[in-house]
Amino acid sequence: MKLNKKQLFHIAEDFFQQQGWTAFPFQKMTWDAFLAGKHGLLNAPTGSGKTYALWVAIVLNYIKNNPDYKTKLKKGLKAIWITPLRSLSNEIEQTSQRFVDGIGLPFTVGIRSGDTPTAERKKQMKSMPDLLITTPESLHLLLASKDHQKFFGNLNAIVIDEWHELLGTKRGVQMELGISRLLGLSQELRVWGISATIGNLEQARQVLLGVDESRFRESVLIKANLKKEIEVKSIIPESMDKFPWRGHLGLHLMKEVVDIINSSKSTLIFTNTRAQCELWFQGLMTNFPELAGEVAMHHGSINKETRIWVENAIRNESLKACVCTSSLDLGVDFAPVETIIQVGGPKGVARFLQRAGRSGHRPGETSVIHFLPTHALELIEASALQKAVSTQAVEDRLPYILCFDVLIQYLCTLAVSGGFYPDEIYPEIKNTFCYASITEDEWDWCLRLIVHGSSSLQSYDEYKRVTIEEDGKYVITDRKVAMRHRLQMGTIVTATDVTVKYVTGGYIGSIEEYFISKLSRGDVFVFAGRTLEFIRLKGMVAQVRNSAKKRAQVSNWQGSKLPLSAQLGELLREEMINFQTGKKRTPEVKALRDIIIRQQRESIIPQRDQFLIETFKTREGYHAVFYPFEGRFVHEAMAGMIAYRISLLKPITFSLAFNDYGFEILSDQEFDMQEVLDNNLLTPEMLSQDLQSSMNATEMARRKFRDIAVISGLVFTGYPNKLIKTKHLQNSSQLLFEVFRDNEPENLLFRQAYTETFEQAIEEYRLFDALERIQNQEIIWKACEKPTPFSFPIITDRLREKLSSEKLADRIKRMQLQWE
DNA sequence: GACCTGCTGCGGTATG
Repeated sequence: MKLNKKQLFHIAEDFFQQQGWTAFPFQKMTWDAFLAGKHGLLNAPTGSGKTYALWVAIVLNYIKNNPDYKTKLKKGLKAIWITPLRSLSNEIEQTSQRFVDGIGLPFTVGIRSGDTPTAERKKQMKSMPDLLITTPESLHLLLASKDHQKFFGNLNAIVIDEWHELLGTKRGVQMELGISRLLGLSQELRVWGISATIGNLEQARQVLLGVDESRFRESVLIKANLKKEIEVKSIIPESMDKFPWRGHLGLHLMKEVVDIINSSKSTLIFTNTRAQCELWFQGLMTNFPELAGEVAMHHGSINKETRIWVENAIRNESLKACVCTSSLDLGVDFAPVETIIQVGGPKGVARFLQRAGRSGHRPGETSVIHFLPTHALELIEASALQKAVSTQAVEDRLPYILCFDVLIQYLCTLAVSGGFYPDEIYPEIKNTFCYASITEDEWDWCLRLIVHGSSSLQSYDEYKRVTIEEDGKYVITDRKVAMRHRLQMGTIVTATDVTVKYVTGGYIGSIEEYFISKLSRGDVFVFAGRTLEFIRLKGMVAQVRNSAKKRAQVSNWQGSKLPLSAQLGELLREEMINFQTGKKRTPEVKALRDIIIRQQRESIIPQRDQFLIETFKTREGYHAVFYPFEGRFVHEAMAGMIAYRISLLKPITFSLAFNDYGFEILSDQEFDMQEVLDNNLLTPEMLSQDLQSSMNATEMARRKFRDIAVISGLVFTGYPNKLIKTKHLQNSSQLLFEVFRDNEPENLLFRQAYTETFEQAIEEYRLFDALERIQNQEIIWKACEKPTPFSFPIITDRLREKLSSEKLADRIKRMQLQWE
């Protein structure tokens, strides 16, 4: 006899009552939808009880079909819980175990990730727990095991937690593929995702479920709608005298930060880079030694033990403050942090809200975030962020389309796992969002690649990974190929790190090989909050000792650059209106008053329907500065494009500079801005062609190709603890890039490098939108006497790109040849 | 005269 819905809900509600909770409406909605056999996406923030929403649903559904659950338990895996962060596993495990224990269900809960001991993993292979908590990568490793089919036959549910973190990344694509296979292996499977608020939630559901219409129709989108009050406070100094016009560190406001730390139980200080994190920590220790032992530091390159120690110290409130990077965006759930400080522009609304949400982490509590502007113009950003909190207009996460490198890796995974039949797998692939538009030719190309290598690599055996058996099954039988594949699964490609250790043995963390290679014996550098003397590089280990020297260089990393998001750019443009003299009298406006007056005297404050261009002459030459507020990638491309278009009117050399707010073109020759405007050089027409001619797209694509080559398995990164040096890796991937460029430009992986360049490094769509917008704006050209306050951060930018007139002439000639 | 940049995340063999 089956239990009805009312009886089932009773089981859950009794448990909730025991705990002293009441179920939220969104939790009950989730139970309801799941019991009705639906797939879905749940939009709920961390700490809202989202784990209980889905895990309870899964359990109730099992009980529904197995009423004598307390005595008779079917063996085997019933649900998989995917988390993008290993460190979240334990919490999910505890939450889940608490519920099944509470209702007396003999379910077992297990974790499988890189941290799981070998013995435990072997045990799992013999007998899987009822719930397995794992990562996308570990799931694929399971899919690569010989008898994986037997694990998944009775799988009822897969939950992708933090789906917004995966969406828009290649890990997300890998997840789509994993889901597609599990749907093929298990008829009863329900697919659920959990996502924080993003701009494109509907699309997030689509990507999760694939393009099968009937599956989408059987799905729901449930929004938790838990209102969260967020209070934003700008950190503004008493006097603006020492406030820099440019800069990004914000150290001049350290005293104000210490006041906040002292008046709060616990504070997280978010910085934008690891080097900045080191500098802030160092600064606090030297200027406020009384804080020693009360303030810690946390970023991605610090050794794991230290990080875990810090996270626990935050949890049990034994720390006053912690300086960190995005490494603390997630994790440390339910930690009682009282106050958040954001140092410098957060670059996006979603990131700002997420960080704000780390404080007041209990229902009904207000989150408090202090924003620290690192230079004068960031006061406008401070003001825009206040508005961002009320409008909650968060960014989209754009999913990848036709990611051939991940597909090729996946096909090899299936080939390792005992083999696959293309006809069986192709429909599954076609049903994913990422590969919905793949053509049969492209599919065949991928199959050929793994069997024969690409057309220009056919004579090299190492690229022939897969063989076709008589019945048409694609398999990898070579043990070495299989092993190398397992070693290199996943889509995260990072620079090769060097381990930093004391000569005496203590492990401190890791730094990029690139930084270490610049050091010589005796050099002193700051890392992990310590001042260290470099002694020698031994293999991939940098040996160091403590140093008492005062002067030291700060470690830095070649991390990726985050441009200002479109949403925040738009808010910024809108916010300008409040900064005209005589308008609102907020603290930000008051603080910026002197600069605004000066800006208005020399030029104007552009309003939302105006596009400002300033020109002026200095010792350096003739400057033209443009202010689209579209983030540095778009500005870099736009600067190159306009410089190129002007050079078509007359041969001229430009230096380019750009930041998140605008860009500058500079020449030692005078050029006529009126002519630029008359010729409509800001038009989106011919954009792609002009970008091709003005950007060094080949160089950018070459860099992108390295990751693609690694993910698709064309380049091997080495054995653990014996990693191949970045330089060698680059050499081999560059070699392939050139072979493809010269011999087979139709190569899908080679083409993918260009697609990714235009989409991510140039943000072509956004550039196009920006140019369209400018077409509809009133263009205001101000011929100024001297540099304006707005232009200052841009023109002093040390990043200069020389685009020589000669090179341009070459390009023009080439283009002319093409037209003839 | 003001200035020095660039996040996060996962995985793991064979052999001595």
